Amino acid sequence: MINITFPDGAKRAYEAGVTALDIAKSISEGLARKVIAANVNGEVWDATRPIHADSAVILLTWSDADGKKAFWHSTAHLMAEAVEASFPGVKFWVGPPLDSGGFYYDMDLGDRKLSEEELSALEKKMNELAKQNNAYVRKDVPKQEAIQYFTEKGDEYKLDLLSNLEDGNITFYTQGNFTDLCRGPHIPATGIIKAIKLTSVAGAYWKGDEKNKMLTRVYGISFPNQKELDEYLQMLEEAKKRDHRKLGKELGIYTMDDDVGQGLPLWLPNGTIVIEELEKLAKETEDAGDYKRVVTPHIAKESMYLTSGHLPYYQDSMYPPMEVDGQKYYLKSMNCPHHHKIFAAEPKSYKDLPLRLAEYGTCYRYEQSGELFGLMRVRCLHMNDAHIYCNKEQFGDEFRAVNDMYLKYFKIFGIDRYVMRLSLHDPEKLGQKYINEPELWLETEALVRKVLVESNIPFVEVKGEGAFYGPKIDVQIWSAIGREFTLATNQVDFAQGRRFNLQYTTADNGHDVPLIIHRAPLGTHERFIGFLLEHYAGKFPVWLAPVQVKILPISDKFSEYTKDVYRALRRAGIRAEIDDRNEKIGKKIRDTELMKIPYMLVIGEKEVNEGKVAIRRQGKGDAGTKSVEEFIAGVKNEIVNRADEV
RNA sequence: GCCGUUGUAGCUCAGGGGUAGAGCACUUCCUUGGUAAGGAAGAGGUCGUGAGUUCAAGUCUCAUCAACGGCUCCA
Repeated sequence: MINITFPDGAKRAYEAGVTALDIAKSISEGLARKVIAANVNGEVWDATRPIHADSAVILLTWSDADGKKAFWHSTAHLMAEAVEASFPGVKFWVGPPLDSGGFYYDMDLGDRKLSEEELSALEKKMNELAKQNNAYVRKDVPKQEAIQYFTEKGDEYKLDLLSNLEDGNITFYTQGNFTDLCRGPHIPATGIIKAIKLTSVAGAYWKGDEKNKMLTRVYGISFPNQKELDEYLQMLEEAKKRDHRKLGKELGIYTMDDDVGQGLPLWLPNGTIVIEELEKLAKETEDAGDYKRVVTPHIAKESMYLTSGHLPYYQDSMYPPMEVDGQKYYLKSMNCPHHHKIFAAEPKSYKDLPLRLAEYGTCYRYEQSGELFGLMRVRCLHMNDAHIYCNKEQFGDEFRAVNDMYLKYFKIFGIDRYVMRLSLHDPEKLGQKYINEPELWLETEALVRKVLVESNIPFVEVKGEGAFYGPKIDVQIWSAIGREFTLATNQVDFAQGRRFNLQYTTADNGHDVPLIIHRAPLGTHERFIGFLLEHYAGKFPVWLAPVQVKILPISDKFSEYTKDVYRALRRAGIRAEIDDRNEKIGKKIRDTELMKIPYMLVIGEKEVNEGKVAIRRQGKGDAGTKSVEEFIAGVKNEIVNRADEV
């Protein structure tokens, strides 16, 4: 007999070799039907795997994250079985579940191509196989036998996986006619998978390396019932409505044009208002932090990028140079070298530090065409950029102040889901991807880590993601539809100061090179506005809304008073428009609601007689009447405070 | 850049070898209407672009450009 300990601390004795499924059955049949995997002493196991020693067991169902993963992983195997049945000779690489939901499987179909139309046929096949309710059977396999199996099958990808595994640690899983090298865990049988959707076909480089062969990757998702699949598909539809590309078009924020070029957004009047409001916020915040504003040209000579060291590292992602007067000029893809030149323009003393130079600089990056993505990834971008020149003693305070600025912004925009990533260098790539200064790297990384720890800011460390000139903190955020991306970046640079021969006179009349902090808390206009569109679902808070108030006269009989109200709003600096179309009030309201304009003022006979306005708040309906002055005061207050919601 | 998919009116989409369609938006007229779609008429497209096949090409072939879903990349 062995003792099984449950999450609530209760213990029960079972025969050795009992499975999680047996345990569930001993509790109730209903539970047994739901259990699809188990956490045994902290490890996720098959529900059908025998337990031979005293263990702590947590039964896992579809409601548990690990249960879902086992479910999706098992569906990936089911898909592989269907693929193998349809395309004999296919070779498989890996087929994991995804944290974000669903699974994929990478495979080599040889010369065959898989079109998206064929997916529904595969789905059908998978459903047939699922109905057979085949068990997922785990088997320990000696390495030699495993190698022999995949050698016979001619699957060099699995052999590659095997080469990294140790004997005694190798398991096969078989369901129906399909056997795969896999560490598991899997659900008990295929019959549990009731609803399957294969979502897309894509190419994926083997091992993620673009020098390797491109495999075919099929993505899919599955559920234990049709209802949840329907809900999932419904959710995808909802997400589409919040997509910044759709909203950006609908709300007149930006547009793209083939004649202008790939990844080069044209900001429409409404989008430009959002840009200007964001810049206003940034300028206020930077003024309060004693930043100085500068403006620099869009191009610079090759020599400057050789000095900075950017060219050898990033030439491929810069627009090719233009030649003028026998000199090569590059479009700038970053502002830092220009700012360094401003630092160097006049002799500096320790009394000038810290010096903070800020600019909404326009940068151009020749991003690979396949990378471009709405506003999130563009080739012309406006960075909320600044460079802080300081000494080592000042560094901690400066770095902290930058982080505080991030947090201030997050609060204003209601961003509560974010992760700070401390990105470090990779010692193996010194001299290639990173400047070859091993000691300086370690010293600076320690400096940054210390500040983060002292400020109690939670962060994760990632090796091999630093900038070429120093470590950085990237802030990952998630838009409301779950899209993850890097918003802000805060980088330390110990290299460019020396490369540009930047110096300041120290208190003891010596010379020293400043440390440089590169920071962009709002990232770029493009990415940030793309984020905000999804974050707010297009319903900007009043201070950011391109049109803040729409005035809706009930008929043209009231146009005189309507114009008075309009002029009063404009005098107060409020962005207002009149809808004087020959339409009924219900139609005007509907159109204004769809344009997501925060306030509507309905004006009819009653309002004219009383000298008031009837207020309607977007998404919330009728909000009573007020005098024009009272309404203006309220809206102005909301604007000045940059209130997130009323 | 690579793999796959898609390009028809401002937007959403139908039409799959025989003279270009719908709804919404737009213009004009009627209607002056009180909190999410009043009515009528009109205008608008060399079907992404360029070649080819054909008596005939949105429709079939090829090339090219762009967008979308991924991979790789992001100073």
